[in-house]
Amino acid sequence: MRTPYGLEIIENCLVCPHREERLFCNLPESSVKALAAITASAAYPKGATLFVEGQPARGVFILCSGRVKLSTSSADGKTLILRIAEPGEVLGLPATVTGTSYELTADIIEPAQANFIGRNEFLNFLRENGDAALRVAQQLGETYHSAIAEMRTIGLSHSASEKLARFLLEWAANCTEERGQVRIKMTLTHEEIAQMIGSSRETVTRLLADFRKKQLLQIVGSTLILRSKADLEAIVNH
Amino acid sequence: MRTPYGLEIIENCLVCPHREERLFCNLPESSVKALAAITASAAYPKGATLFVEGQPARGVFILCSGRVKLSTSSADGKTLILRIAEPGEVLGLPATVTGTSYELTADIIEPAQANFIGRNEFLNFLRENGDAALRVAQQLGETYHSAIAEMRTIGLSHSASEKLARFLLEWAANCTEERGQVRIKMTLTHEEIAQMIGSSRETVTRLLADFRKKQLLQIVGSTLILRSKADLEAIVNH
DNA sequence: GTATTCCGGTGATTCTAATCACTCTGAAAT
DNA sequence: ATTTCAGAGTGATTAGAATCACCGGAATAC
Repeated sequence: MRTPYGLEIIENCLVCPHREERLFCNLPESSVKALAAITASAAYPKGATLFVEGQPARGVFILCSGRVKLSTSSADGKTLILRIAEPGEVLGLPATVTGTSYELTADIIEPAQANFIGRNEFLNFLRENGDAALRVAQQLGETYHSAIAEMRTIGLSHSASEKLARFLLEWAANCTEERGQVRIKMTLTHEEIAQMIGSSRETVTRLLADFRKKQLLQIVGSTLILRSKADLEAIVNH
Repeated sequence: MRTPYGLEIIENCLVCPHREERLFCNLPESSVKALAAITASAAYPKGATLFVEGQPARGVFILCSGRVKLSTSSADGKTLILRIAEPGEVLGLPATVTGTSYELTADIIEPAQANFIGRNEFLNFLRENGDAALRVAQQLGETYHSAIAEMRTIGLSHSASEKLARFLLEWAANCTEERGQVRIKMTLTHEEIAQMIGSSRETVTRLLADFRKKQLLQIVGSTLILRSKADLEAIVNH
């Protein structure tokens, strides 16, 4: 099989190596088969857009591989990134179930494969597969949870350094820790970090330099090494 | 029937006058009956707390009447109000379906009646009532939607006046409009408004006075009258 | 092999809004 | 009746970060 963007292609959900570890994919075989009948798989290059905020929701995208940036923008061009979606997530879910417009814009930031399911087919599928409906509710709950987490970093901080510290700790929570150190493969630009914490690109640059000077972290290429989570937490609780 | 806190008591969902207009209450009669068997109704005074953030989720509260403040706080006491829940909403839903801890604190700000349903009973009910599960998904979608809306007012604004203008417009969207004017019964204190838009009490006081001077709104007792939505929108797009 | 664009780093300047420290008011409590 | 308290209004001060305006390097395009 050709792999257009240097991407591992998953042809069939039934034999997908990740099926078990993913909330929405780990369904009974009958459900997965029913799902396969209504999905359209496609590969997307970096920079592609799955959907734009304000568009009436056409349906959902099940992200098989790659990473997607979910953001919202104001009229004057300022952008706020809500989160970075990982494989296994169902994108466009809230708007699709409520029958409204997508509230966010979904941009591919790492070559991705996604399965599209039209709104009507998806809702019918949910009606006939009670277990899947419950998964959907769970996924929605988790999405909500992460939104709250971001609100906390942006809304409860007194300063930009507090926001950045909170952001790094959130981010670190999904990484492996060894000997007290956490290595974070930072795939975001300073600009993007700024858009995640509601700050400016320059302050992110300055704060990261500052944190490094204060021995809070090391920067090796594009990976951050957190020297001590405790010190970052001290900044948060300042 | 005694009404402890000057509250209209709804004894039976089947004859509730609001049943049809509320997303989760407007279920088939069989579902409502099944629901009635597992709910515990109670009345709460102003100031009471339904649940606190961080508590393992015990179950959901269906708000029959009254209004509830949903907020989160940081260690140093700073508070961020996510939204004010209205009758008909199901509180504690995300945490209950995902089986995690409540992510917010729910405080009664207007005497309320609520029906409590324990987590296990609720999940079993959902499994056996597919239509209710879909309603739950929809409710979750709407909750998410409102969270995004708040993120936008806090995260995309360049100034405090922009935040306040965005907040007022959001708030006005749920009010009746007549002759271009919108009358808002503002039941929140300046402090609470500040906690909703991530600002300080003093700036809210100053900005409201400022808006009044600029003829953007009138203040009569505890109701705000928006003179022109267009001018507020101009501030947002400044 | 050159051009171009994107990203990161840095200084100088400006200004907003947080913070502190009061007063004043009306409502509720005693 | 008077005390108490929560909420609102206001001034002065100040720190923090946005903004503007650059430069340099690295990666990509052509």
